[in-house]
Amino acid sequence: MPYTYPPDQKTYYEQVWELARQVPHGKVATYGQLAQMIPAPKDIDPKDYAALGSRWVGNALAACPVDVPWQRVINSQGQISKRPGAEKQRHLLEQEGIVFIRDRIDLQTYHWHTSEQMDDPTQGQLF
DNA sequence: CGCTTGACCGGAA
DNA sequence: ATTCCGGCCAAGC
Repeated sequence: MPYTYPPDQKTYYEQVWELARQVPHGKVATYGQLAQMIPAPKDIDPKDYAALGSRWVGNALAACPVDVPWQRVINSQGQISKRPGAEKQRHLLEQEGIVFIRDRIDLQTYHWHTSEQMDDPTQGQLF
């Protein structure tokens, strides 16, 4: 399994933490989403960044300072990535009012998005 | 020094 | 729905 780290790990991690801090209480972001919001490091092929960025975000959160609401970042399936401590994360999110259905949360309801983000075509397309 | 082990994701079969 | 694949590094034992 290929596994890389950003060229300037410290700088990259701080960008991740800064974004994570902006996720509001009761909302969630995904690893891939945060990766997309950070520009690809200069020396990295955009193709490689697209493939690996989400893992870098995960690594950054694994080493985040206490003031980062790490629990609000989950995987693209709307699930908490399997690992020790996963139950704690679920508990924290439930305390924020997020409801889990069969270990999964409804991203349509809880997904955080900024005004910049024009994704989610299923949202707002009526009839 | 040489393994082992990682908070991921989208596309294809 | 499910499994498989590519991405090709570095910290910690």
